[in-house]
Amino acid sequence: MARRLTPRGEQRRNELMGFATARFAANGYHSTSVAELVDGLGVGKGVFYWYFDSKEELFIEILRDGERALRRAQWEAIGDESVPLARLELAIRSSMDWWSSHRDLYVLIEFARTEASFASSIRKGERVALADTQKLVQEAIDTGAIPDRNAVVVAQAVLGVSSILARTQLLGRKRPASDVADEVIDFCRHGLVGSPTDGRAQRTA
Amino acid sequence: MARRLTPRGEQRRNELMGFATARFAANGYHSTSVAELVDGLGVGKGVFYWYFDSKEELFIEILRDGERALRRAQWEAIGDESVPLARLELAIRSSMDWWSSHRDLYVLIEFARTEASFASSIRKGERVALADTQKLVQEAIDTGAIPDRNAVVVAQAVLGVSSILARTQLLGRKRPASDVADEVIDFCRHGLVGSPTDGRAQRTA
DNA sequence: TCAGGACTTGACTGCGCGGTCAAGTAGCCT
DNA sequence: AGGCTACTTGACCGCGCAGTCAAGTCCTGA
Repeated sequence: MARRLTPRGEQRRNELMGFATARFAANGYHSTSVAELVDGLGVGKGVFYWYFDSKEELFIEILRDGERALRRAQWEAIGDESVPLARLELAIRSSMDWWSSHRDLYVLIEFARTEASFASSIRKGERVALADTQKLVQEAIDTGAIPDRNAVVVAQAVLGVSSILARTQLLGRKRPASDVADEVIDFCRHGLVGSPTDGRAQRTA
Repeated sequence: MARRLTPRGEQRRNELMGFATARFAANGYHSTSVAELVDGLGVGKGVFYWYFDSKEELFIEILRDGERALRRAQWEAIGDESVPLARLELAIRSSMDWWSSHRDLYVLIEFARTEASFASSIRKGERVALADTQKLVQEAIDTGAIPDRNAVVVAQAVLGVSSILARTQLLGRKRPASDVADEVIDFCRHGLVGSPTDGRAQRTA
């Protein structure tokens, strides 16, 4: 869309995105009509189409915003830590914190992955997340902190553990983010730090 | 629905379920209309509603069938293996094999998880999968094969690693199931076994 | 051969929803 | 004041789709 917005307009837009995020997460994207959104905010339908070209555009915008914010949070958390494994750990912890205060977004991303129309948006975000994680893993390999393995696969595994425990433990049972992060790190660490004598696993290119 | 079906009727039903599985996976549940399904099979719309009460019922039926089949495959794979960690490994390998020949189902389950109407069906399946995995983990803990930790969380982590590598490596890049299984097991093993025990279990081709 | 149940047809209905638009109103700069 | 632009309204349109149904046809067992 890209319209020139006054501060008031900006505020309306945010209001729409916030409300839509909550409704989409609670009710589902398809089951939440544009009419429901504008009614919920007590405005006319035209307001919606003033700020967004379509329901789809709004959703993509929500995703982009969320992914950007999470990534920023992670980089801020890592800060000036220099020990590779500690960097990875900080990234995991900050993601978990972030998800715990943005539960709706988690639900939306899971949904978006299953919908062809949002696939490209999601893939981009996932590529970024994977590249970031992979970089942290590679640093750890380079400094000898963990044995040499396929960094991409290991990075995906770490993301997988984070992701499922975020879903089940953090969102499902409502356990504290720090506890869940502990468990993710515990599982990943013993997975990452092999014993010194046993570096030779059957590698697959 | 539960109608008395002749062998021919049974066959039609399966035809519908098979075609629908493919279309739903390729095109999405919402974007695939009942009309598209019956047209694709060259039959009238009434046929569909003779065998299923609704599109939703059909989908749930597909899910149930798939989950049952996967579970059966796992138990058959485990067979009479008695070493706990080897049992877990066999379960992982058989899942990966199964997913590689039922890619459509994977996509459908991921979708179903995001849709409120299918949540209960999915939760049930997930509870079963978790309970099965948890049991295998607990056996390994009891025999001292791996250190004592929260079996539920560890089981979820294992499922998470399997799940994400199935998605990215098996379905995404189209790598062989056995290679991906190797990587899942490699990551999980070093996560599970804290010490350099090198009692690697036999591979089953 | 015929009854009756299993299966099939496809036009039709009803409706929910995404998106449009002509006609406003509010706020701000000159 | 007056004019320009940002914003708002809500009735309306048209489409696509899940689901119905009255009227068939096919098959099987007695």
